Amino acid sequence: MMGELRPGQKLVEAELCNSLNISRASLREALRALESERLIELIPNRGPSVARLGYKEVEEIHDVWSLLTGAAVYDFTAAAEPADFEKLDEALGVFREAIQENTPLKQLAATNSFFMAILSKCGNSVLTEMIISLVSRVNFLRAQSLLYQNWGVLYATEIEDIVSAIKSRSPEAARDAARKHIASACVAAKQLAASAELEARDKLKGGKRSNQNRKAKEKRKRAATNKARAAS
Amino acid sequence: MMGELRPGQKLVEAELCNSLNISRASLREALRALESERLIELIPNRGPSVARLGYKEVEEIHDVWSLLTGAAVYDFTAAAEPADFEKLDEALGVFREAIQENTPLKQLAATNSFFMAILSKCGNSVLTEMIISLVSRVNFLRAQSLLYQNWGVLYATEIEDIVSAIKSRSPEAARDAARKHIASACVAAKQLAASAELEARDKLKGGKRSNQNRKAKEKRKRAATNKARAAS
DNA sequence: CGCCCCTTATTGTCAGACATTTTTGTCCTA
DNA sequence: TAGGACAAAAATGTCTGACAATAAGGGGCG
Repeated sequence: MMGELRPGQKLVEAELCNSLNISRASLREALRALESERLIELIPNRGPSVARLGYKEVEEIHDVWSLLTGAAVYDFTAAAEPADFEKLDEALGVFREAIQENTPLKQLAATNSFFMAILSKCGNSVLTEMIISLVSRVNFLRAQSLLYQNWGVLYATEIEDIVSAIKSRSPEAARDAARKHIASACVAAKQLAASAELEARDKLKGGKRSNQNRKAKEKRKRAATNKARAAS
Repeated sequence: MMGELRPGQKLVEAELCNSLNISRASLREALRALESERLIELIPNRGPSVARLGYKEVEEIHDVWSLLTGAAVYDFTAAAEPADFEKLDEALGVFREAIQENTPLKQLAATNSFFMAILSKCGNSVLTEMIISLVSRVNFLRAQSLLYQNWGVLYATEIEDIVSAIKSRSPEAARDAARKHIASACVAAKQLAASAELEARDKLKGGKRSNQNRKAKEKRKRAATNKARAAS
Protein backbone atom coordinates (compact mmCIF):
# COMPACT_ATOMS: atom_id res chain seq x y z
CA MET A 1 0.00 0.00 0.00
CA MET A 2 2.97 2.35 0.39
CA GLY A 3 5.67 3.20 -2.07
CA GLU A 4 4.24 0.91 -4.67
CA LEU A 5 3.45 3.77 -6.99
CA ARG A 6 6.38 5.27 -8.84
CA PRO A 7 6.13 8.74 -10.34
CA GLY A 8 5.16 8.59 -13.98
CA GLN A 9 3.76 5.10 -13.65
CA LYS A 10 0.71 4.60 -15.79
CA LEU A 11 -2.52 3.68 -14.08
CA VAL A 12 -5.07 1.56 -15.92
CA GLU A 13 -8.67 2.13 -14.95
CA ALA A 14 -9.72 -1.49 -15.26
CA GLU A 15 -6.93 -2.68 -12.97
CA LEU A 16 -7.71 -0.07 -10.35
CA CYS A 17 -11.38 -0.99 -10.48
CA ASN A 18 -10.57 -4.62 -9.83
CA SER A 19 -8.09 -4.00 -7.04
CA LEU A 20 -10.32 -1.44 -5.33
CA ASN A 21 -13.58 -3.24 -6.09
CA ILE A 22 -15.37 -0.16 -7.30
CA SER A 23 -17.01 0.71 -10.57
CA ARG A 24 -15.37 2.75 -13.29
CA ALA A 25 -17.74 5.65 -12.65
CA SER A 26 -16.74 5.96 -9.01
CA LEU A 27 -13.10 5.46 -9.84
CA ARG A 28 -13.11 8.21 -12.42
CA GLU A 29 -14.72 10.59 -9.96
CA ALA A 30 -11.94 9.88 -7.51
CA LEU A 31 -9.33 10.31 -10.24
CA ARG A 32 -10.68 13.74 -11.09
CA ALA A 33 -10.32 14.77 -7.47
CA LEU A 34 -6.77 13.42 -7.30
CA GLU A 35 -5.94 15.30 -10.46
CA SER A 36 -7.01 18.66 -9.06
CA GLU A 37 -4.76 17.95 -6.09
CA ARG A 38 -1.95 17.30 -8.56
CA LEU A 39 -1.31 13.84 -7.19
CA ILE A 40 -1.96 12.27 -10.57
CA GLU A 41 -1.79 13.55 -14.12
CA LEU A 42 -4.76 13.04 -16.37
CA ILE A 43 -3.90 13.40 -20.03
CA PRO A 44 -6.87 13.17 -22.42
CA ASN A 45 -7.15 9.78 -24.12
CA ARG A 46 -4.01 8.62 -22.36
CA GLY A 47 -5.41 7.95 -18.95
CA PRO A 48 -4.10 8.66 -15.47
CA SER A 49 -0.52 8.37 -14.30
CA VAL A 50 1.20 9.07 -11.01
CA ALA A 51 2.29 12.70 -10.93
CA ARG A 52 5.88 13.31 -11.94
CA LEU A 53 7.87 15.94 -10.07
CA GLY A 54 10.67 17.66 -11.92
CA TYR A 55 13.58 19.43 -10.26
CA LYS A 56 12.19 22.85 -11.06
CA GLU A 57 8.76 22.04 -9.75
CA VAL A 58 10.17 20.65 -6.51
CA GLU A 59 11.93 23.94 -6.01
CA GLU A 60 8.81 25.95 -6.77
CA ILE A 61 6.70 23.91 -4.39
CA HIS A 62 9.18 24.35 -1.59
CA ASP A 63 9.40 28.08 -2.24
CA VAL A 64 5.66 28.48 -1.82
CA TRP A 65 5.57 26.03 1.04
CA SER A 66 8.26 28.01 2.81
CA LEU A 67 6.44 31.28 2.33
CA LEU A 68 3.11 29.95 3.55
CA THR A 69 4.49 27.97 6.46
CA GLY A 70 6.49 30.98 7.53
CA ALA A 71 3.30 32.98 7.74
CA ALA A 72 1.51 30.20 9.60
CA VAL A 73 4.29 29.87 12.16
CA TYR A 74 4.39 33.63 12.54
CA ASP A 75 0.70 33.82 13.32
CA PHE A 76 0.84 30.74 15.52
CA THR A 77 3.59 32.21 17.66
CA ALA A 78 1.36 35.09 18.63
CA ALA A 79 -1.72 32.96 19.27
CA ALA A 80 -0.20 29.88 20.88
CA GLU A 81 -1.24 28.84 24.37
CA PRO A 82 0.58 26.63 26.88
CA ALA A 83 -1.46 23.61 25.77
CA ASP A 84 -0.13 24.14 22.27
CA PHE A 85 3.44 24.24 23.52
CA GLU A 86 2.91 20.83 25.04
CA LYS A 87 1.81 19.41 21.72
CA LEU A 88 4.94 20.76 20.10
CA ASP A 89 7.14 19.30 22.82
CA GLU A 90 5.40 15.98 22.52
CA ALA A 91 5.85 15.83 18.76
CA LEU A 92 9.48 16.87 19.13
CA GLY A 93 9.97 14.16 21.76
CA VAL A 94 8.52 11.53 19.47
CA PHE A 95 10.78 12.74 16.71
CA ARG A 96 13.86 12.39 18.90
CA GLU A 97 12.75 8.90 19.92
CA ALA A 98 12.29 7.93 16.30
CA ILE A 99 15.83 9.07 15.54
CA GLN A 100 17.21 7.01 18.42
CA GLU A 101 15.23 3.99 17.24
CA ASN A 102 16.13 4.70 13.62
CA THR A 103 12.50 4.45 12.50
CA PRO A 104 12.16 6.88 9.59
CA LEU A 105 8.44 6.48 9.12
CA LYS A 106 7.91 7.41 12.74
CA GLN A 107 10.07 10.46 12.16
CA LEU A 108 7.89 11.45 9.28
CA ALA A 109 4.74 11.03 11.33
CA ALA A 110 6.26 13.10 14.12
CA THR A 111 7.17 16.03 11.91
CA ASN A 112 3.73 15.89 10.35
CA SER A 113 2.01 16.03 13.72
CA PHE A 114 4.38 18.83 14.73
CA PHE A 115 3.38 21.02 11.82
CA MET A 116 -0.25 20.00 12.05
CA ALA A 117 -0.27 21.23 15.64
CA ILE A 118 0.91 24.58 14.36
CA LEU A 119 -1.37 24.74 11.35
CA SER A 120 -4.50 23.80 13.25
CA LYS A 121 -3.97 26.88 15.44
CA CYS A 122 -2.57 29.37 12.96
CA GLY A 123 -5.99 30.99 12.59
CA ASN A 124 -6.33 30.64 8.84
CA SER A 125 -7.95 27.49 7.52
CA VAL A 126 -7.41 28.45 3.89
CA LEU A 127 -3.71 28.79 4.57
CA THR A 128 -3.74 25.46 6.37
CA GLU A 129 -5.38 23.63 3.51
CA MET A 130 -3.02 25.05 0.93
CA ILE A 131 0.01 24.02 2.93
CA ILE A 132 -1.35 20.51 3.41
CA SER A 133 -2.01 20.29 -0.30
CA LEU A 134 1.54 21.34 -1.08
CA VAL A 135 3.05 18.95 1.44
CA SER A 136 1.08 16.05 0.01
CA ARG A 137 2.80 16.59 -3.29
CA VAL A 138 6.33 16.37 -1.92
CA ASN A 139 5.67 14.14 1.06
CA PHE A 140 7.12 11.08 -0.57
CA LEU A 141 10.36 12.95 -1.18
CA ARG A 142 10.45 13.97 2.45
CA ALA A 143 9.91 10.36 3.40
CA GLN A 144 12.76 9.29 1.17
CA SER A 145 15.09 11.86 2.66
CA LEU A 146 14.45 10.25 6.05
CA LEU A 147 14.43 6.66 4.79
CA TYR A 148 17.43 6.47 2.53
CA GLN A 149 19.48 9.40 3.71
CA ASN A 150 20.04 10.76 7.16
CA TRP A 151 18.39 14.13 7.17
CA GLY A 152 16.51 13.37 10.38
CA VAL A 153 19.31 14.51 12.67
CA LEU A 154 19.52 17.87 10.94
CA TYR A 155 15.75 18.24 10.89
CA ALA A 156 15.69 17.62 14.64
CA THR A 157 17.91 20.57 15.47
CA GLU A 158 16.01 22.78 13.07
CA ILE A 159 12.70 21.86 14.63
CA GLU A 160 14.15 22.52 18.05
CA ASP A 161 15.07 25.99 16.86
CA ILE A 162 11.52 26.56 15.72
CA VAL A 163 10.14 25.46 19.07
CA SER A 164 12.47 27.62 21.10
CA ALA A 165 11.72 30.64 18.93
CA ILE A 166 8.01 30.05 19.39
CA LYS A 167 8.40 29.65 23.13
CA SER A 168 10.29 32.90 23.36
CA ARG A 169 7.36 34.51 21.57
CA SER A 170 9.45 35.80 18.73
CA PRO A 171 7.35 35.55 15.56
CA GLU A 172 10.10 36.72 13.23
CA ALA A 173 12.64 34.26 14.62
CA ALA A 174 10.11 31.45 14.50
CA ARG A 175 9.23 32.26 10.93
CA ASP A 176 12.85 32.36 9.88
CA ALA A 177 13.60 29.09 11.65
CA ALA A 178 10.68 27.42 9.92
CA ARG A 179 11.74 28.72 6.54
CA LYS A 180 15.27 27.56 7.19
CA HIS A 181 13.99 24.08 7.95
CA ILE A 182 11.98 23.94 4.75
CA ALA A 183 15.03 25.18 2.86
CA SER A 184 16.88 22.12 4.15
CA ALA A 185 14.01 19.91 3.12
CA CYS A 186 14.18 21.54 -0.28
CA VAL A 187 17.85 20.66 -0.67
CA ALA A 188 17.13 17.04 0.24
CA ALA A 189 14.10 16.88 -2.07
CA LYS A 190 15.99 18.42 -4.97
CA GLN A 191 18.75 15.85 -4.65
CA LEU A 192 16.22 13.04 -4.74
CA ALA A 193 14.33 14.59 -7.60
CA ALA A 194 17.50 15.02 -9.60
CA SER A 195 18.59 11.43 -9.11
CA ALA A 196 15.07 10.27 -9.94
CA GLU A 197 15.27 12.17 -13.22
CA LEU A 198 18.56 10.48 -14.05
CA GLU A 199 17.10 7.08 -13.22
CA ALA A 200 14.14 7.77 -15.45
CA ARG A 201 16.50 8.64 -18.27
CA ASP A 202 18.39 5.38 -17.77
CA LYS A 203 15.18 3.37 -17.73
CA LEU A 204 14.25 4.94 -21.01
CA LYS A 205 17.46 3.68 -22.60
CA GLY A 206 16.93 0.24 -21.09
CA GLY A 207 13.42 0.22 -22.41
CA LYS A 208 14.57 0.81 -25.95
CA ARG A 209 17.01 -2.04 -25.68
CA SER A 210 14.34 -4.36 -24.35
CA ASN A 211 12.20 -3.46 -27.33
CA GLN A 212 14.80 -5.00 -29.56
CA ASN A 213 14.93 -8.06 -27.37
CA ARG A 214 11.19 -8.36 -27.52
CA LYS A 215 11.24 -8.23 -31.29
CA ALA A 216 13.65 -11.17 -31.40
CA LYS A 217 11.42 -13.09 -29.03
CA GLU A 218 8.32 -12.35 -31.03
CA LYS A 219 9.82 -13.91 -34.15
CA ARG A 220 9.13 -17.31 -32.72
CA LYS A 221 5.48 -16.40 -32.43
CA ARG A 222 5.15 -15.59 -36.08
CA ALA A 223 4.76 -19.12 -37.32
CA ALA A 224 1.79 -19.85 -35.03
CA THR A 225 0.11 -16.57 -35.87
CA ASN A 226 0.55 -17.12 -39.55
CA LYS A 227 -1.13 -20.51 -39.34
CA ALA A 228 -4.07 -18.98 -37.49
CA ARG A 229 -4.46 -16.26 -40.10
CA ALA A 230 -4.25 -18.73 -42.99
CA ALA A 231 -7.08 -20.72 -41.42
CA SER A 232 -9.43 -17.72 -41.34
CA MET B 1 -24.42 32.37 -18.17
CA MET B 2 -23.06 34.91 -15.67
CA GLY B 3 -24.27 35.75 -12.22
CA GLU B 4 -27.03 33.22 -12.43
CA LEU B 5 -25.59 31.15 -9.65
CA ARG B 6 -26.01 32.47 -6.17
CA PRO B 7 -23.80 31.24 -3.33
CA GLY B 8 -25.46 28.43 -1.41
CA GLN B 9 -27.83 27.65 -4.26
CA LYS B 10 -28.52 23.96 -4.56
CA LEU B 11 -27.58 22.26 -7.80
CA VAL B 12 -29.56 19.24 -8.96
CA GLU B 13 -27.66 16.75 -11.06
CA ALA B 14 -30.55 15.93 -13.38
CA GLU B 15 -31.15 19.59 -14.22
CA LEU B 16 -27.49 20.23 -14.92
CA CYS B 17 -27.37 17.16 -17.15
CA ASN B 18 -30.28 18.44 -19.19
CA SER B 19 -29.02 21.98 -19.52
CA LEU B 20 -25.49 20.89 -20.36
CA ASN B 21 -26.52 17.87 -22.44
CA ILE B 22 -24.11 15.51 -20.78
CA SER B 23 -24.59 12.30 -18.87
CA ARG B 24 -24.62 12.06 -15.12
CA ALA B 25 -21.31 10.22 -15.12
CA SER B 26 -19.52 13.03 -16.93
CA LEU B 27 -21.26 15.65 -14.87
CA ARG B 28 -20.24 14.05 -11.61
CA GLU B 29 -16.63 13.92 -12.74
CA ALA B 30 -16.75 17.63 -13.43
CA LEU B 31 -18.40 18.29 -10.08
CA ARG B 32 -15.60 16.48 -8.27
CA ALA B 33 -13.08 18.72 -9.96
CA LEU B 34 -15.05 21.85 -9.10
CA GLU B 35 -15.26 20.69 -5.53
CA SER B 36 -11.49 20.37 -5.13
CA GLU B 37 -11.21 23.92 -6.44
CA ARG B 38 -13.70 24.95 -3.77
CA LEU B 39 -16.08 26.45 -6.29
CA ILE B 40 -18.87 24.15 -5.18
CA GLU B 41 -19.59 22.26 -1.98
CA LEU B 42 -20.35 18.58 -2.20
CA ILE B 43 -22.08 17.24 0.90
CA PRO B 44 -22.64 13.47 0.92
CA ASN B 45 -26.19 12.49 0.04
CA ARG B 46 -27.14 16.14 -0.27
CA GLY B 47 -25.63 16.91 -3.59
CA PRO B 48 -23.69 19.89 -4.89
CA SER B 49 -24.31 23.53 -4.10
CA VAL B 50 -22.58 26.73 -5.10
CA ALA B 51 -19.79 27.45 -2.62
CA ARG B 52 -20.71 29.86 0.14
CA LEU B 53 -18.12 32.39 1.28
CA GLY B 54 -18.30 33.62 4.84
CA TYR B 55 -16.77 36.84 6.11
CA LYS B 56 -13.95 35.03 7.85
CA GLU B 57 -13.09 32.94 4.84
CA VAL B 58 -13.04 35.98 2.57
CA GLU B 59 -10.50 37.53 4.89
CA GLU B 60 -8.39 34.38 4.99
CA ILE B 61 -8.38 34.06 1.23
CA HIS B 62 -7.29 37.64 0.77
CA ASP B 63 -4.55 37.23 3.36
CA VAL B 64 -3.05 34.31 1.48
CA TRP B 65 -3.68 35.97 -1.86
CA SER B 66 -1.85 39.06 -0.67
CA LEU B 67 1.10 37.07 0.57
CA LEU B 68 1.45 35.03 -2.61
CA THR B 69 0.87 37.90 -5.00
CA GLY B 70 3.38 39.98 -3.09
CA ALA B 71 5.97 37.30 -3.70
CA ALA B 72 5.02 36.99 -7.36
CA VAL B 73 5.27 40.74 -7.92
CA TYR B 74 8.57 40.81 -6.07
CA ASP B 75 10.06 38.13 -8.31
CA PHE B 76 8.53 39.65 -11.41
CA THR B 77 10.10 43.03 -10.72
CA ALA B 78 13.55 41.52 -10.91
CA ALA B 79 12.87 39.45 -14.01
CA ALA B 80 10.68 41.80 -16.04
CA GLU B 81 11.80 42.90 -19.47
CA PRO B 82 10.71 45.94 -21.51
CA ALA B 83 8.18 43.83 -23.41
CA ASP B 84 6.56 42.97 -20.08
CA PHE B 85 6.34 46.63 -19.14
CA GLU B 86 4.38 47.23 -22.31
CA LYS B 87 1.86 44.61 -21.35
CA LEU B 88 1.40 46.22 -17.97
CA ASP B 89 0.94 49.64 -19.55
CA GLU B 90 -1.53 48.24 -22.01
CA ALA B 91 -3.61 46.56 -19.31
CA LEU B 92 -3.50 49.71 -17.24
CA GLY B 93 -4.60 51.74 -20.25
CA VAL B 94 -7.53 49.45 -20.85
CA PHE B 95 -8.44 49.73 -17.21
CA ARG B 96 -8.46 53.54 -17.39
CA GLU B 97 -10.58 53.39 -20.53
CA ALA B 98 -13.04 51.10 -18.82
CA ILE B 99 -13.37 53.54 -15.96
CA GLN B 100 -14.03 56.42 -18.37
CA GLU B 101 -16.62 54.31 -20.19
CA ASN B 102 -18.03 53.02 -16.89
CA THR B 103 -17.84 49.41 -18.05
CA PRO B 104 -17.15 47.37 -14.91
CA LEU B 105 -16.75 44.02 -16.64
CA LYS B 106 -14.08 45.52 -18.85
CA GLN B 107 -12.38 46.81 -15.72
CA LEU B 108 -12.41 43.33 -14.29
CA ALA B 109 -10.94 41.86 -17.45
CA ALA B 110 -8.24 44.54 -17.47
CA THR B 111 -7.12 43.88 -13.90
CA ASN B 112 -7.11 40.17 -14.61
CA SER B 113 -4.91 40.59 -17.66
CA PHE B 114 -2.70 42.93 -15.66
CA PHE B 115 -2.03 40.36 -12.98
CA MET B 116 -1.84 37.53 -15.48
CA ALA B 117 0.94 39.40 -17.25
CA ILE B 118 2.82 39.47 -13.96
CA LEU B 119 2.05 35.90 -12.95
CA SER B 120 3.03 34.41 -16.28
CA LYS B 121 6.50 35.84 -15.83
CA CYS B 122 7.02 35.49 -12.10
CA GLY B 123 9.06 32.34 -12.64
CA ASN B 124 7.04 30.01 -10.43
CA SER B 125 4.17 28.14 -12.04
CA VAL B 126 3.06 26.53 -8.79
CA LEU B 127 2.73 29.97 -7.26
CA THR B 128 0.83 31.14 -10.32
CA GLU B 129 -1.66 28.32 -10.18
CA MET B 130 -2.33 28.78 -6.50
CA ILE B 131 -3.01 32.48 -6.95
CA ILE B 132 -5.34 31.83 -9.86
CA SER B 133 -7.18 29.26 -7.78
CA LEU B 134 -7.58 31.74 -4.93
CA VAL B 135 -8.74 34.52 -7.23
CA SER B 136 -11.35 32.27 -8.80
CA ARG B 137 -12.95 31.86 -5.42
CA VAL B 138 -13.38 35.57 -4.76
CA ASN B 139 -13.60 36.80 -8.33
CA PHE B 140 -17.34 37.31 -8.20
CA LEU B 141 -16.90 39.55 -5.16
CA ARG B 142 -14.29 41.55 -7.02
CA ALA B 143 -16.70 41.86 -9.93
CA GLN B 144 -19.42 43.08 -7.60
CA SER B 145 -17.14 45.69 -6.06
CA LEU B 146 -16.67 47.10 -9.55
CA LEU B 147 -20.27 46.61 -10.68
CA TYR B 148 -22.30 47.89 -7.79
CA GLN B 149 -19.81 50.07 -5.98
CA ASN B 150 -17.14 52.34 -7.28
CA TRP B 151 -13.91 50.76 -6.26
CA GLY B 152 -12.48 51.00 -9.77
CA VAL B 153 -11.13 54.53 -9.34
CA LEU B 154 -9.23 53.52 -6.23
CA TYR B 155 -7.98 50.35 -7.83
CA ALA B 156 -6.66 52.40 -10.74
CA THR B 157 -4.36 54.50 -8.61
CA GLU B 158 -3.19 51.46 -6.68
CA ILE B 159 -2.36 49.62 -9.86
CA GLU B 160 -0.51 52.65 -11.12
CA ASP B 161 1.56 52.57 -7.96
CA ILE B 162 2.40 48.93 -8.62
CA VAL B 163 3.47 49.69 -12.16
CA SER B 164 5.66 52.63 -11.23
CA ALA B 165 7.32 50.62 -8.47
CA ILE B 166 8.00 47.81 -10.92
CA LYS B 167 9.40 50.20 -13.49
CA SER B 168 11.73 51.73 -10.95
CA ARG B 169 12.96 48.18 -10.28
CA SER B 170 12.11 48.29 -6.62
CA PRO B 171 10.89 44.82 -5.62
CA GLU B 172 10.02 45.75 -2.06
CA ALA B 173 8.00 48.79 -3.12
CA ALA B 174 6.23 46.78 -5.82
CA ARG B 175 5.39 44.02 -3.37
CA ASP B 176 4.04 46.47 -0.83
CA ALA B 177 1.99 48.27 -3.46
CA ALA B 178 0.49 44.99 -4.63
CA ARG B 179 -0.33 43.95 -1.10
CA LYS B 180 -1.89 47.34 -0.45
CA HIS B 181 -4.10 46.90 -3.49
CA ILE B 182 -5.26 43.47 -2.38
CA ALA B 183 -5.94 44.89 1.05
CA SER B 184 -8.33 47.34 -0.59
CA ALA B 185 -9.94 44.52 -2.50
CA CYS B 186 -10.28 42.69 0.79
CA VAL B 187 -12.15 45.60 2.35
CA ALA B 188 -14.54 45.71 -0.58
CA ALA B 189 -15.01 41.95 -0.59
CA LYS B 190 -15.64 41.83 3.15
CA GLN B 191 -18.34 44.47 2.86
CA LEU B 192 -20.07 42.49 0.15
CA ALA B 193 -19.67 39.22 2.01
CA ALA B 194 -21.12 40.75 5.14
CA SER B 195 -24.16 42.15 3.37
CA ALA B 196 -24.61 38.84 1.58
CA GLU B 197 -24.67 37.08 4.92
CA LEU B 198 -27.35 39.46 6.18
CA GLU B 199 -29.38 38.89 3.02
CA ALA B 200 -29.11 35.16 3.46
CA ARG B 201 -30.40 35.50 6.98
CA ASP B 202 -33.36 37.54 5.75
CA LYS B 203 -34.13 35.05 3.03
CA LEU B 204 -34.16 32.33 5.64
CA LYS B 205 -36.88 34.15 7.54
CA GLY B 206 -38.79 34.79 4.33
CA GLY B 207 -38.37 31.19 3.38
CA LYS B 208 -40.03 30.02 6.54
CA ARG B 209 -42.94 32.28 5.86
CA SER B 210 -43.24 31.07 2.30
CA ASN B 211 -43.31 27.52 3.58
CA GLN B 212 -46.51 28.36 5.37
CA ASN B 213 -47.89 29.94 2.23
CA ARG B 214 -46.99 26.89 0.24
CA LYS B 215 -48.74 24.69 2.77
CA ALA B 216 -51.94 26.62 2.20
CA LYS B 217 -51.57 26.23 -1.53
CA GLU B 218 -50.87 22.54 -1.29
CA LYS B 219 -54.07 21.89 0.62
CA ARG B 220 -55.96 22.06 -2.64
CA LYS B 221 -53.87 19.22 -3.97
CA ARG B 222 -54.77 16.93 -1.13
CA ALA B 223 -58.11 15.80 -2.51
CA ALA B 224 -56.57 14.55 -5.74
CA THR B 225 -53.72 12.81 -3.94
CA ASN B 226 -56.07 11.10 -1.54
CA LYS B 227 -58.20 9.75 -4.37
CA ALA B 228 -55.09 8.37 -6.07
CA ARG B 229 -53.98 6.71 -2.86
CA ALA B 230 -57.40 5.17 -2.25
CA ALA B 231 -57.29 3.64 -5.73
CA SER B 232 -54.03 1.83 -5.03
C1' DC C 1 -49.34 24.15 16.40
C1' DG C 2 -45.92 20.75 16.46
C1' DC C 3 -44.55 15.92 15.79
C1' DC C 4 -44.36 11.42 13.36
C1' DC C 5 -44.94 8.52 9.28
C1' DC C 6 -44.97 7.84 4.61
C1' DT C 7 -44.20 9.19 -0.21
C1' DT C 8 -41.26 11.19 -3.36
C1' DA C 9 -37.12 13.17 -5.13
C1' DT C 10 -32.24 12.89 -5.23
C1' DT C 11 -27.96 10.94 -4.68
C1' DG C 12 -24.36 7.03 -4.67
C1' DT C 13 -23.11 3.20 -7.09
C1' DC C 14 -23.04 -0.36 -10.30
C1' DA C 15 -23.08 -3.04 -14.93
C1' DG C 16 -23.00 -2.87 -19.67
C1' DA C 17 -22.47 -0.85 -24.15
C1' DC C 18 -20.31 1.70 -27.93
C1' DA C 19 -17.43 5.13 -30.59
C1' DT C 20 -12.90 7.15 -30.51
C1' DT C 21 -8.22 7.13 -29.66
C1' DT C 22 -3.92 5.18 -28.43
C1' DT C 23 -0.98 1.39 -28.23
C1' DT C 24 0.72 -2.85 -29.75
C1' DG C 25 1.92 -6.35 -33.01
C1' DT C 26 2.63 -7.86 -37.85
C1' DC C 27 4.05 -7.60 -42.33
C1' DC C 28 6.26 -5.53 -46.15
C1' DT C 29 9.84 -2.98 -48.33
C1' DA C 30 14.12 -0.49 -49.13
C1' DT D 1 18.17 -5.05 -40.62
C1' DA D 2 15.70 -0.85 -39.84
C1' DG D 3 11.79 1.59 -40.68
C1' DG D 4 7.07 2.40 -42.19
C1' DA D 5 2.28 0.98 -43.39
C1' DC D 6 -1.36 -1.42 -41.70
C1' DA D 7 -4.40 -4.24 -38.83
C1' DA D 8 -5.54 -5.87 -34.14
C1' DA D 9 -5.94 -5.09 -29.38
C1' DA D 10 -6.36 -2.33 -25.44
C1' DA D 11 -7.81 1.71 -23.10
C1' DT D 12 -10.34 5.77 -22.67
C1' DG D 13 -14.53 9.07 -23.08
C1' DT D 14 -19.21 8.96 -22.90
C1' DC D 15 -23.92 7.41 -22.60
C1' DT D 16 -27.88 4.63 -20.88
C1' DG D 17 -30.41 2.27 -17.61
C1' DA D 18 -31.00 0.38 -13.20
C1' DC D 19 -31.23 -0.08 -8.14
C1' DA D 20 -30.52 0.67 -3.12
C1' DA D 21 -29.77 4.25 0.33
C1' DT D 22 -30.54 8.59 1.91
C1' DA D 23 -32.74 13.09 2.43
C1' DA D 24 -36.71 16.18 1.66
C1' DG D 25 -41.41 17.19 1.79
C1' DG D 26 -46.49 16.35 2.55
C1' DG D 27 -50.25 14.45 5.17
C1' DG D 28 -52.27 12.88 9.19
C1' DC D 29 -52.61 12.90 14.15
C1' DG D 30 -52.57 14.32 18.80
